[in-house]
Amino acid sequence: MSPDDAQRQRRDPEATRGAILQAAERLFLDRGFAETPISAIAREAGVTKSLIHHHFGSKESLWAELKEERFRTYFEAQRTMLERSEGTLELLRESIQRYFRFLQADPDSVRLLAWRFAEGDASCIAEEQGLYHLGMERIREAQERGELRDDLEPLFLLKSFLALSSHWFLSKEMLRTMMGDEAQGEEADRALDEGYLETLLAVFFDGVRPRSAEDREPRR
Amino acid sequence: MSPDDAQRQRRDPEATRGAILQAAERLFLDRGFAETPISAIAREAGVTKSLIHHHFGSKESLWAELKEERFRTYFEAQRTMLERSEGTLELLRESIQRYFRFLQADPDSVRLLAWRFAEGDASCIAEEQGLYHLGMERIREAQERGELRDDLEPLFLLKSFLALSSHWFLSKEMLRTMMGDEAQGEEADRALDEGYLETLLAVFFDGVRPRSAEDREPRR
DNA sequence: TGGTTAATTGACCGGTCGGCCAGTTAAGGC
DNA sequence: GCCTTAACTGGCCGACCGGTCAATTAACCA
Repeated sequence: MSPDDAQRQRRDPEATRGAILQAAERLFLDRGFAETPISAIAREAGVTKSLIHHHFGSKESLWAELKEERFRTYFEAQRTMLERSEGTLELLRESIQRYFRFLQADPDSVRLLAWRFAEGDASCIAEEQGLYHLGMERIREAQERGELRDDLEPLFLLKSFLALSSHWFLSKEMLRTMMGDEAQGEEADRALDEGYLETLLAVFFDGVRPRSAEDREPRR
Repeated sequence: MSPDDAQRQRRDPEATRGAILQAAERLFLDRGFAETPISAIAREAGVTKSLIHHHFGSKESLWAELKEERFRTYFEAQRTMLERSEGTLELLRESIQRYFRFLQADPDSVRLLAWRFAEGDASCIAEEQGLYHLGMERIREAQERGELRDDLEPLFLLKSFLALSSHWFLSKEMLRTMMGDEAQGEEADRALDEGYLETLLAVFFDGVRPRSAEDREPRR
């Protein structure tokens, strides 16, 4: 399983920790925490079960540490994404695309999100709260500049923003099995993503109503 | 636990099945399939563990039967929702609201959806496929009537439609804990829902760009 | 080089899990 | 009223789970 069989008797605690974390991530995100026995992680990592307890204490601790690291990179990516923005409409568009691309490139984050929704994990709330405030602030800035309609709550706009991207990837596996053969293959997969992203942006910025229908009431 | 203690020795297999299903639903949707032992379901239903095996065969069968029934009602509700519609813009708006209200009134369906995303359940794909085709047909009708912009794929519009409602309820518990005290209480909860629904509809139909900014390019 | 530390192992433990089975008992058809 | 059927019970089993422990061995430092 590991190419360094020649150095198998050598000890490298850091590498061992890494192997365990990697194996645990693969199995936890795939089957879920409760369905994954420690023995399976040990087998996958090429390590004894006891060694996992030695390095991480308990199964829960391992899961917690894994999530913490995952969330940290996830939130960090979103934070740099938001901090680069300045609250203009064009940069909001870029943020949406960046978030979409992030989830597209990192299916593990999507899986983690799925388990978080199911298990109702409340950890990392503080960091998320900070991100929400930052995002709402950016939206408020764009509203004050008149580049975003100001009759809508920044929180709800932010949730719409997140919903449109994350739900797509959350439900994508099911969509692909539902569509059958025509959705298989990597290029078909990409085409689906690109098509949806285009629609997502079109809907988010201009809505589904034809732009020419100015006779209708402007809102509600 | 049951008020019919006087008839406790009486046998009512149908009621027993119902009690087991009800208890299983509560526990499975709350903690998840893997984290819920049969013994807990038996205790909750006031029934012996063996009796569950007698009626449902295995733990997996019980979970499958439960999901099947849940999905059936879920899809049925959506189907009647769509069949009442006729492919006009106003009825599309009603459909969105109905879907939102449905999830709002039935947190169990939301929980089931969350577990489905996590576990990647592919059952009931056929029924869902039929619903998708129906929904896309309705959207296509509205596009042909000129009430919906026709430069967007019905499938992607449908996914946006679903995303905006379901993601809100999937993430709502986490949003409430994140917001702290100000989001507690039933009236605050309702206010959040109503505010988001208003934003959802506004975004979906008209987008976030100010309507007066007609100098911008109409699309992409 | 000697000795402390810590990574690593395999054997083992108590507990719980899903499932089975032999039995008891109520329900229903004749 | 009897007898087949099936709802229902308690007890039990083998498997597996997370976790512990004593023993071994490599790494590291003085």
